Amino acid sequence: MKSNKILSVREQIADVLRSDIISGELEPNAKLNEQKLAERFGTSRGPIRDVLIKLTKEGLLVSKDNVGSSVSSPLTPELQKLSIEIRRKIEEHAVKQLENNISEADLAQMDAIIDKMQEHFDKEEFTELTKTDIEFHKYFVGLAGGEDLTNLWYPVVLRMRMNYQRIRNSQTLVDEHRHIVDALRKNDLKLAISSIRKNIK
Amino acid sequence: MKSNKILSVREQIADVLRSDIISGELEPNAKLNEQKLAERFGTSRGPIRDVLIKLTKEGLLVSKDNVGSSVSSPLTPELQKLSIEIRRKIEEHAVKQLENNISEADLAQMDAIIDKMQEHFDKEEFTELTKTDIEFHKYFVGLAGGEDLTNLWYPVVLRMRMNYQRIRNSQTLVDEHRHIVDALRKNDLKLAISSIRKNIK
DNA sequence: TAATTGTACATTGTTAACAATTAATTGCAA
DNA sequence: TTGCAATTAATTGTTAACAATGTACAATTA
Repeated sequence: MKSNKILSVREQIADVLRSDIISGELEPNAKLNEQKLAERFGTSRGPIRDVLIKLTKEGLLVSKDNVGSSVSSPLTPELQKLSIEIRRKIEEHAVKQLENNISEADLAQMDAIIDKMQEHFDKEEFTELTKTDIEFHKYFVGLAGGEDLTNLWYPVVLRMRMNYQRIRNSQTLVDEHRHIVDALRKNDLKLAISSIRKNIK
Repeated sequence: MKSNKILSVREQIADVLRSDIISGELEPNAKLNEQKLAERFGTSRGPIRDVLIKLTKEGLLVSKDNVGSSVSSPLTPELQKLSIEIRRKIEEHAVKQLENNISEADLAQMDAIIDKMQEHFDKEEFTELTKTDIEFHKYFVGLAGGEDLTNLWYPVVLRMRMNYQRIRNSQTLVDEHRHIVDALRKNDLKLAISSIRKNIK
């Protein structure tokens, strides 16, 4: 059964803005005007401000007192490299926690997410593909370490994914994810870790 | 010369609440009432809400829609261990960036922060000691990687420091920090990294 | 009694007006 | 024209009232 989770107004606005930033529709340094955003989403500035604070803490925006929020610049190569290492450490930790400790239902759910990735890839919906990619990793990170681990992991991956171009070229992306699930299904920890490492780069 | 940075109302409120949480004055699961906080700080609920969102994203609070915010529970031992590894990775990265690339003024500033730590330790002001400890690390992390690296690092260390008891017993804490600065001053990367590793645990 | 519904209360969510700050513009003088 | 000061406009920060939601407890029913 599908969950159809109810999302608050603020979380929906945050999702849209995250998409706009990850897709590049909102370019680095683009200024976000609270009033205009409020009009766009049909709310007042209050909820907009809440979302801007959230996205700032997630690293997608930069805020200056009394001046406002704008889209962050891409990470330097050094920090991008460090972020990859941190992300690997977190996701490898997650895989270890899941060894011999994952249900068929969870594996099926991950299969379903990968199917969705395949669809988006076929239709060349690359922003949606990126979001589904993130959704996949978020799913098993949350499974392994709950909200605490997710909170540790989320800003790292979001910030990394700004202006991320690999996804447009890679035909193997979907398969990489199938390999991860296969390894988890076989409870083959070593294979799972190496699959994760191949996927995160 | 001392900086005496101007802090916004919201940042000052955030600082007080962070202290309350790190010191344990606000216990895990304690509920934070927006109206009462507003009265305590002499503001309206607006700025309070801003701060609660920030602290939630920093991992110190947990928020539920239409219910409110409460203090997070301590990390599980597994996640505490993972956080230590991540923190080491980030701070070791910072040290590498700083090798042969740090000014006398910066070193002097770090000395001054350690002097402040010593004072707090002598007076048994343990919450202030913890905050100064964090200030030290934040200083050189920011020096090495700017705002981006700081944003990556900050939530990890804050969440770790909840209910952190080592500081009450350790007489060597201040010295550990002197060793770090000494190593940086000598541009001895290996020594700096091993000093950092000894300090982060 | 146990479960359920209904109601009153407390708390968070949202809004719009107002205050404070910053950015942009204008006018003036050298 | 250029540089600067004063003024104006645009934007964010704050506030207080109101709406919507969730919680606790009493009343009701099986």
